Amino acid sequence: MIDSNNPIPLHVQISNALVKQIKAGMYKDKIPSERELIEAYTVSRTTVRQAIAKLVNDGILKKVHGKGTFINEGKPIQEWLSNLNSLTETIKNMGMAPSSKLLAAEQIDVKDHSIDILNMDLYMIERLRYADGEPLAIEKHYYPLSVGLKLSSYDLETETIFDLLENEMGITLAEAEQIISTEDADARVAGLLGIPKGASVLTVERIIADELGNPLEFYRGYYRPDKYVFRVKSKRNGLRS
Amino acid sequence: MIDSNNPIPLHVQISNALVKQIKAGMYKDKIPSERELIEAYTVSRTTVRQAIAKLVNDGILKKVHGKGTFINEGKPIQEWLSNLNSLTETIKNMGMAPSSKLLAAEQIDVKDHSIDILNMDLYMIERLRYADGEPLAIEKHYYPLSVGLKLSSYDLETETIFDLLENEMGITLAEAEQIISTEDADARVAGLLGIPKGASVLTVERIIADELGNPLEFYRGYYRPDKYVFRVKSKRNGLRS
DNA sequence: CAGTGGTCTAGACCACTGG
DNA sequence: CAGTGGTCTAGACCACTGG
Repeated sequence: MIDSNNPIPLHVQISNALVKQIKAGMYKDKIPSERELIEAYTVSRTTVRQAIAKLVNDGILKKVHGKGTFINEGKPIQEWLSNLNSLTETIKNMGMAPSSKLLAAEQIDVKDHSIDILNMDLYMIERLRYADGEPLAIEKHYYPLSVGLKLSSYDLETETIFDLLENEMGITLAEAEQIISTEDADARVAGLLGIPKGASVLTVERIIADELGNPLEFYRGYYRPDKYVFRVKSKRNGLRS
Repeated sequence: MIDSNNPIPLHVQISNALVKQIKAGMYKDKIPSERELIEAYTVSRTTVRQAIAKLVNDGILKKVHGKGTFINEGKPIQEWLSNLNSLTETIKNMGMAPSSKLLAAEQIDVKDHSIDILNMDLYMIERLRYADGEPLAIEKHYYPLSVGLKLSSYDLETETIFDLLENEMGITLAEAEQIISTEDADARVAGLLGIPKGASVLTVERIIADELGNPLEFYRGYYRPDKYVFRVKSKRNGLRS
């Protein structure tokens, strides 16, 4: 299972193995101690600690000095807000399997939508996103028509939109501004997400811009709060004092 | 400057020293290499890497294999003041008049609250916050008993807790981690905020720690989403060089 | 007290970047 | 090629938790 000839670093192999074992329910609420893992995988303590550190940072594990390393039970997927990651990446980091269902991909009438950000004809892509087969979020992306049409020629149920934009279309996403709030789920959102009508959903509105500040994407997402939360780190003093 | 007899771990001392030097503009764009830092501080590579890893995780530094460790220009970390500053300031900035009503200030039984973060006797302060006389948020702060008792001797309906902690009590708040989510308002929350029972409220859980990472405050806030949202700027953390 | 994670040393070899 | 960070070993002692 753990192979030192494998080009994948040992700590990554161990980290992946631990995630698999945790998901398989192999541990009740605590993983083996560092010394036990050293024995089990025949590696050094540094390597074991490196593997664990990754999972702690992802919010999967939690260390308690003197007691052990515990599994963060039932914790929702946590997205770090300091960087702009695709949902696909975030789901994978939590050791879950991402998938998507395409709900809509079409040109829209701007006048019907109060999206004055991208002042042009728009193309909207809407997807229902799953983690391990469970509905997690509804995502609506709005692009300039030319960009949207190009995107629609790809298989949007398997591709990552960020990858397509950046690698296939040569568009560089630089920065985003997000507004996080909540609202009561309407009948459609509730039905798609599998929650009661009127239940709270986390909402995100986002504008992504290129390096010059030109808007490239407008986005609106609806997340199940029992499965997804946002995490923000703040520091006393930024670097630029 | 770096003292191995100091009870503060060496990697924390080095990490703090690096931040100070970066802020002082001692480096243009790149910090010294790991080998150079080993020489400078007479420590092992593990210790240097541990110090650097912390700053990379905070978004202050960025490592590039084969090239060096670079300073992340442009603001990776959430400004302290934007999110974490007192709600008082935020309300004032919006041109509204802040006020508070003290709902509770008392020692609590830790066993009743699943707050395993501060592993000690806790003191809880709960306030209803208003903007222009309209209910905006409920805020619950949890402190170590000694801190909470001192706080309770001030007029918590007019004072800003952050000011009291820092200026009156000499406590330095260094960093915070917040989790933003939502839930359906229960009867009490709905009544206080003046919204229907079951309506969506924005929730924030926060842990504030000192420079060593020791938790100083646990916080839980409930916000009216029609009057308060979170705005976050993010950057794409591409690997492109 | 035995067991846990936290800190630290002093090495080694590898993979990557640039001239 | 010299210099960089990435991975890894095999130790050591410390501080904390619980019985």
